Amino acid sequence: MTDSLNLLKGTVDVLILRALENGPRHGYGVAEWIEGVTDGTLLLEEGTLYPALHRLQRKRLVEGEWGVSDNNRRAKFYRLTDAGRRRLERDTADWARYARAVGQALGVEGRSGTP
Amino acid sequence: MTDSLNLLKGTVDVLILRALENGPRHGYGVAEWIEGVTDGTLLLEEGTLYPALHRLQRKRLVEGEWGVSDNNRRAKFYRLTDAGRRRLERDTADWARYARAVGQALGVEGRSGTP
DNA sequence: TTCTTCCCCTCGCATTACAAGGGGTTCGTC
DNA sequence: GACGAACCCCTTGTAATGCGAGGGGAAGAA
Repeated sequence: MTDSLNLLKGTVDVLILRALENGPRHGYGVAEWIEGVTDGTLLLEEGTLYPALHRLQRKRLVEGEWGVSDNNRRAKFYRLTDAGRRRLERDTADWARYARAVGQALGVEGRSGTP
Repeated sequence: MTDSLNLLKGTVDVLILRALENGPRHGYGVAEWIEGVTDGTLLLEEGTLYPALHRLQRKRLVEGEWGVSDNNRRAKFYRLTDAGRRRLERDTADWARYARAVGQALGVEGRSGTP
């Protein structure tokens, strides 16, 4: 109702792929990684996380496998597929382009282009 | 089906508000402005544009009024309300925060923070 | 035992971008 | 005058998607 900016739309998938770039993680771990690397700015709710993981799996961008976490708990570990890695690369580039454009429009830029 | 990154999610409203910051524009003009300022990177489809304009109006962030365009055509001009201006400011700040966070996560950054 | 933390999941709601389709008008050109 | 391109407005339906709310279970500490 207070409706705040609903960013995070459409970016969840790339973020997850990126979380898995340097090796497998379980879902909970993916959320932790994202929260950590963004200094707590980006929080992934579980109702967002798991469905996202499942759809990435359905698209063959990640593969899941049951295992045991560091805390000795049953956990499902996801790893990037080759297609997932390619997708990550592409989507990252797209994001950069997009963010630059929005930054230009809003007048909040972080360097780029010719001086 | 080929599904490419579908950014432009949730950012449409801020972009429109921003387009109106320096004076009223009609819908078509808003789309042109956005396309122009982003060098054609961001395209606003009409099926996105008009509904967005209407919902901003419903939220009292913009006000619409019929007039005549530079090309001597009937056009509806939108202007920012006070609430709209405040919202633009807030959402712009939110975007900056969010974009920085995503940039950090994806490893594509455009400067910020302490060196 | 109880509590906290970790870890997984699903359902339903609201929102949203967009394609597709429909109009009408002005102006330049043939 | 006819024709087409550019300008300008709109709505409907569809497919996603984020998220709140709810449910479960197991490990380890207190």
